[in-house]
Amino acid sequence: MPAERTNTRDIARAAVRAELGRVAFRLFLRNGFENVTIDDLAAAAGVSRSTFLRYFGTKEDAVLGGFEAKGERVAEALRARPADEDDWTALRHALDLAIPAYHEDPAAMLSMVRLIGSTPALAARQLEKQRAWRPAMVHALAERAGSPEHPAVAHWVRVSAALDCLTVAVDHWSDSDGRLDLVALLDEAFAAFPGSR
Amino acid sequence: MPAERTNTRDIARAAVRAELGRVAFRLFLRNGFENVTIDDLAAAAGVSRSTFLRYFGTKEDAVLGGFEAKGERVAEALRARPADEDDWTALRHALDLAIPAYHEDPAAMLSMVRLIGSTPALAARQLEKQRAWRPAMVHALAERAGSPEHPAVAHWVRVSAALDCLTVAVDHWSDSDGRLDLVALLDEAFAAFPGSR
DNA sequence: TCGAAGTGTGAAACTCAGTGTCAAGTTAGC
DNA sequence: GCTAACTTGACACTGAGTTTCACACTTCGA
Repeated sequence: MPAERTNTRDIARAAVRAELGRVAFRLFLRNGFENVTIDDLAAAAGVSRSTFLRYFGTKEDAVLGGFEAKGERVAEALRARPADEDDWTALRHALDLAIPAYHEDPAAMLSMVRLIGSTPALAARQLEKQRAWRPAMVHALAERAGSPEHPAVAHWVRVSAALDCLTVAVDHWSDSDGRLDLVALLDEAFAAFPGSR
Repeated sequence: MPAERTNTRDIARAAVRAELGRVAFRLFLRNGFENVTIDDLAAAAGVSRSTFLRYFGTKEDAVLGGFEAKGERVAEALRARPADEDDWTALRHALDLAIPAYHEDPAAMLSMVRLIGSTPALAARQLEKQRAWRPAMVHALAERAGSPEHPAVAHWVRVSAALDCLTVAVDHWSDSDGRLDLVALLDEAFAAFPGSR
């Protein structure tokens, strides 16, 4: 069983995947997600339809490529928080992981958030992927509470609400054309609960 | 321009729609959502594929038929709450509207929740529909706050979190095979925030 | 009573996403 | 160099959803 070491092939695959993603994103921005077929994407990238679908199982994934991966990293950050910190504070800090991407290339992220927001299929798929973060995050909270096997209703609610805060903050950031400060928006979102006022 | 009065025709349409929905639901339960084609549904209901698709734009809608309608009623309930009540309490009471359906026919609702939960396409579509409740609910909160035009981040967060509470409560109710009390679960969910402990 | 307009249904053709299979070609490792 | 593993492209296929057209049937005014 060959271990999961990163060899030349994997690097090439990742590079191709990234390039296909870029080509697709450009095309989607220009013509709109639903007006671009997989054949168009393949042609624009110079590969066959088969190959394109091998890199991205669906059209949506060409945009939402690495989105699910971030979930595991957020859960990890959650586990790394001090054990005596309350859930809400821990969640707020764990979500700092999501911020840098928006600071590195705000223009690109704005385009992406707008594209996703204006395309029902993309919005639904992104939501689904973000919800897939939850089990690992809930498990992290349950571990902190000392009962990793049976997470409570409260853990699910807090994790879900924290992810909503991120979504709402990003949406408002996008509505402000990136002018508002994303960290401030996220803090404002987290402060919207009864005990936080 | 004929007003939107409910005439004989509309009643007949609604009855056919309900019957088609019942047939589809039975078939989905028996064979699994993705193993049933629209042709199967049409054949089982004794209509053509065209007709079936005219009643339900998509296969998912045959299950999630009246789901979006409830959103407007929840928003209405929200507007009807006393003006001096805090958002969180108002939301909790507005969501009481969602409960009776589960009490009236628990077995059917259990089947439905399980079917949706175990079918990614259905889960995604339901989530999308529930999210469509939000604008009206947020607007209701903004009205209460005296600024109906510019809802705040806090309003979006509270509405989203409240809907998460409902979802989490229903999911746990389903996991308990309907043995746990849904109202108690919903209260527990709403109590999961910092200030509520 | 006739006919015109509106409405519900079915048939068929079409586009496109996604799956599966197979026969090349290419690369890595020995 | 040779072989085994992997990558690619071509092709056929299923099924969702859209559109168009023709054929009923009902309604309503002349």
